Amino acid sequence: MAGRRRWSTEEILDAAAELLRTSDADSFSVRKLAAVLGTDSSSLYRHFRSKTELLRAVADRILLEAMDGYRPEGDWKQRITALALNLREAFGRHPQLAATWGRYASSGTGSRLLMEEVLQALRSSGLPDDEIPTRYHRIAVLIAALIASEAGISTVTPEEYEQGMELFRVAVLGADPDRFPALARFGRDIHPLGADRPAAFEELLAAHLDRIEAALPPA
Amino acid sequence: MAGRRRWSTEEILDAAAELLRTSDADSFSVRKLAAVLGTDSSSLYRHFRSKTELLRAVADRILLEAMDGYRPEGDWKQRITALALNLREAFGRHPQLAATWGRYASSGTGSRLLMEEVLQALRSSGLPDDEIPTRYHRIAVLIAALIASEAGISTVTPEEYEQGMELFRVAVLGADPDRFPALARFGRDIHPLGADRPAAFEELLAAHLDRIEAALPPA
DNA sequence: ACCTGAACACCGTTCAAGT
DNA sequence: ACCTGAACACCGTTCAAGT
Repeated sequence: MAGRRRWSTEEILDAAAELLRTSDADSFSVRKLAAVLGTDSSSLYRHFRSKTELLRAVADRILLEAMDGYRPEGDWKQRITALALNLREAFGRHPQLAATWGRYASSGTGSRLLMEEVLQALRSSGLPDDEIPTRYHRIAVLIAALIASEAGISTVTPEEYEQGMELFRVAVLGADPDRFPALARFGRDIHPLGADRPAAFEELLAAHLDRIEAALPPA
Repeated sequence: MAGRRRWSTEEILDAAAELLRTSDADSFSVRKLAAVLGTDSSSLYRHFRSKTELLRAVADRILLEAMDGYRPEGDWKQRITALALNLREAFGRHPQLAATWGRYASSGTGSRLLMEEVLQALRSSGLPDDEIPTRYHRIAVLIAALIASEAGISTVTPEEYEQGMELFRVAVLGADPDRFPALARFGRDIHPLGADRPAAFEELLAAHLDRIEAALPPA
């Protein structure tokens, strides 16, 4: 990678995406990116005003990547679910970008493609036009929140995760049965927040879409 | 605050909670906390193995604070909703801790109280015992994801937020109507992810709880 | 026994000086 | 016109040396 002198904005974004994919936890930095490119971090500031702007640009690219493998199939619920799973997978490979996506309103072509597909799916559902913007927003909030939350968990180091699990076990199993009767009864079977995420994602989304469907006006 | 020589773990947690409340964005640091206490950052490492452990302990305290103002009232859905809104408010005052809460399985008394109340509410709903752990988990994932996501947005600086809004506007209004017909049709009425959050939170939660209720076995 | 200071290995960002 | 190097103002964490 090193040895060249000049890098285009596109090449920088490529390298950043690659570094974000391979670097674990929160270890991505402007300086490391510059090192990979064989240049000084200060030269990247000609292409981006800040690290945030750089991350936002890479997040757009991930969105595009997620949309790339998408072909509309099935009914509106299946289409939205497929989109959501594509996003989950793409941001699963770039956990640090999921937070960026959720934090900053996205833009760019990937974002447009995504919005278009979800809106078309909703339109084909039979939902009245005036309800579409709000329904769209709620679906977007749900998906972004779940993806960002899952990605956040995946940036926890194994040691920290195990430490947290141990604390959870103590909290649940060590609870006084007189003060916490329900916890004593059910605690053993409860997953901590970080566990069972894929199933929770699919169920929460499916439940929400089913509920929209149930409230549709008769065809 | 300064001038004293020795600080108990509890006093450190108090000061940390206060600093997290007043410091904006991601500006909390171990060094700043030490400065507030008039001591050196290294001395805090006798009380906590890492910054993460410190944040986790403060998050537990926030949970306790949220549970403090809670009195069970109404049916099971109202009780869970009241708990969720309490949490949302408490972490709204400490946005940086919402991420910690969502990332690490929580423990401590606050966490136990919260779990107990949600479990009791679910039990009183008429849900079969063997479904309670999974229902509990999905509700917890949903609430934690929404709160962390909302808190993440609130750590964006006003300039960055405005920048993001502008990009969103361009993405939506500048879309080619031939390639993005649905976007051209509905874009004007769509809120960006960061907007309309309180309503989205309440609706998504209410929708999920309604759906659990609809699937309850007949009384 | 406890705390302090200094140090290590990092950050994001700016800007004068070089080519 | 573009890049580099050095600098600024920070980080989390460790550990020998002090009291």
